[in-house]
Amino acid sequence: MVHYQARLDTTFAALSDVTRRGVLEQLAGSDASITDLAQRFRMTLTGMKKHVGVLERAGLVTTEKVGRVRTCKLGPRRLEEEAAWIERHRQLWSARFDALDEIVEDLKRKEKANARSKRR
Amino acid sequence: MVHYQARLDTTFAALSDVTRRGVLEQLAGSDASITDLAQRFRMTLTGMKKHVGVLERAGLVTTEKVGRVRTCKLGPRRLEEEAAWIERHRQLWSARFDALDEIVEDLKRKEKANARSKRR
DNA sequence: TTGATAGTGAACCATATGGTTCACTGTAAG
DNA sequence: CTTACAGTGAACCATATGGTTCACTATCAA
Repeated sequence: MVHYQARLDTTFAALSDVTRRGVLEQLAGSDASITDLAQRFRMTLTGMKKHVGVLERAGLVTTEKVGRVRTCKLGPRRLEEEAAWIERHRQLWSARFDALDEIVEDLKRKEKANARSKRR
Repeated sequence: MVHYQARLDTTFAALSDVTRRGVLEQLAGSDASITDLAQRFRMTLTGMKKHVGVLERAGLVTTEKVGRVRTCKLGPRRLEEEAAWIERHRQLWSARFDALDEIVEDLKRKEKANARSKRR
């Protein structure tokens, strides 16, 4: 997928704001209008609309306007790729440091052997 | 922890750039100097230094300068909080839609019952 | 019809981001 | 000593971000 990296860019960026993470948590509880969200996070309608736009572009939220109110709900993307990326990083991180540990252990063993041979 | 949200902010922001994710992957393979990284990602030393700075401030990378070369390696933070946040969101997402499914199922059942009673 | 309500879009503002160039320092090596 | 190399910091640039106000449209309700 060519868009994989771009998608990670926009989703991680969407998650990098405390208000937007809050909106996601709120929507996990129940759907909400722009007005609801704006009140809960103490900002103007316009400001909240922008945040919702960011979340929507990232696929994390979908909205539908009926009458004058636009209802926001959790979107189709479930942060699968993001979770996978992070998990993979954690694996590599562990592997890297396990390898380092082994080297250290190895060095210790050799040191001991060296000390023994010198004592002889 | 007061800094929890701020930390999530800066780490997700650090992850929202394809170059920085690339640097993390590279460092998972082996340590590297600024020059190494700058070459691999085709940008100036100054540019790469900035990226490394962002990763360092997020705790994802540590660096040490010996002689003229600054060596970068994976840092102490293992994206634990980020992984946890994402996992929790995925849980809530599922719960939310399982609940919706139940409602839909419930509606279907009632509809059938209604149809049966009307037929009588 | 009139008024309040919900959202929208443009314009604006301050600050941050991702990148560069240029001038500089410190270190290594001939 | 001289030159080359690795990094650093300041200044600059274009664009993005997070927020606002203001003017406007569309809808609901009395």
